[in-house]
Amino acid sequence: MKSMKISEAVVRRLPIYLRYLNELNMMQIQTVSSQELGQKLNLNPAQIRKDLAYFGEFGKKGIGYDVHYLIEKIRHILKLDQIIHVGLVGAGNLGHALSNYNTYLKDNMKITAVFDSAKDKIGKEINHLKVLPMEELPEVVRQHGIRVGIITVPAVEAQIVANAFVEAGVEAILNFAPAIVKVPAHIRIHHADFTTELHSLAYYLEE
Amino acid sequence: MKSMKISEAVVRRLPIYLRYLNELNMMQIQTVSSQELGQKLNLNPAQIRKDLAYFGEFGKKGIGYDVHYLIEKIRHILKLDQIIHVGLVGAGNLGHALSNYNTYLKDNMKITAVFDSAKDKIGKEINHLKVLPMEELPEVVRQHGIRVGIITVPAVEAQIVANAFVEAGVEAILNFAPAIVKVPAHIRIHHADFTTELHSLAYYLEE
DNA sequence: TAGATTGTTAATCGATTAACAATC
DNA sequence: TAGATTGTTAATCGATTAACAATC
Repeated sequence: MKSMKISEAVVRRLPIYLRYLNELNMMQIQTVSSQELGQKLNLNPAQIRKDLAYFGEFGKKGIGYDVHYLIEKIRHILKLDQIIHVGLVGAGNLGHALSNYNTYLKDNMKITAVFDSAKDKIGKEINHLKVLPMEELPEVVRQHGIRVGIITVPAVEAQIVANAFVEAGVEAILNFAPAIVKVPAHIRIHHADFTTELHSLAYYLEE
Repeated sequence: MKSMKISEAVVRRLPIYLRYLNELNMMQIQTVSSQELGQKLNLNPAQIRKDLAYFGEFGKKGIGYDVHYLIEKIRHILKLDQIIHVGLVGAGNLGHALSNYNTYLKDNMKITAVFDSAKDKIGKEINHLKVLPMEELPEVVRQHGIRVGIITVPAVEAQIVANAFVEAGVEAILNFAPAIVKVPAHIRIHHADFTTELHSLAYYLEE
């Protein structure tokens, strides 16, 4: 089962498993079945078992999954058994909001630097992080070992910021701007766009 | 082709088409082919044609799609040919950030009311909207005809807020809290979770 | 042992892409 | 007419779910 390529759908579910397993762990619960997981997460238990089985045999037949062990395994799969440093460009409200999530991100990922190009933003403090000018991005990315970039600038500036991230050497980008951004094939980019999300929701409203 | 049930994947792409078509419209461009759309949006042209064909014959063979006409059609499909009123609970940084998106949402959707349960938030102004106490939610939802609810509260409070939205009669919910929220089957809920998004991105980093 | 639950194969379901006749 | 591009069918690809032997 090793060394198959894993579908994006599977990868998207792993963090959801991880989050709930962490909750179970905090509630001192030691074992969980795919049945219970499925119930809580609105997923098919067979799907959960299959997702996990891509990466190894993590469960015990007749018993279920050891919560702590599974957390370790998923963290490893997601490369979250190390601290991943994240840089963010755009010190507006959204950037401010996201930098607050460091607590949720726990010890797995960390927003380490915030940048902006606007004079009036530079130097201000956001969540204990001084807002840095864009000029310092390449240097800071290298120094801090930043591997992921977050874009929270207006749509028109998104491509420019993405280019800067790519040149500075980040490996993945999360773009919140409502715009399609192009990056070289070796860079992973995900779009988290509030406006398209909301617009697609409207489709499901009653006449 | 009418009255098939349309897949979620298709519905998620429609707002992306719409956004780019609006850009073309602003650039005074009258006609566009599935080829060009695909190039700009990183999608297969056949897929775009098929997506649109679910809803009607919007193009002209040999010519392409009339930008303005297609905008009208997609807006109608997404029920965005009317103003959809949106309520938001959680006047923190994220709530504040999202309420700023009213300009991006254009004349299609509008965040009409912001609520919070914290005494120190209530009464403050966010983007010309006075933050209202949760107690007023049912009444305001009815008065303003709010049909969509946005949740930007901490994870532990998300379910409570969702319940309040459902009881007040909203038809769809967009949840930003990092938690699975349960709603009755007739309510549409989408999860826009920054933390799982970022965690799944980590999977694609190099060793 | 009996009951529970995994890992995995097979069956189903769904979504994407290719190909091309129709036609502007 | 020649070239371009749609709408749609068929082919491919991929993801989900059901079922069950293996086994704790």
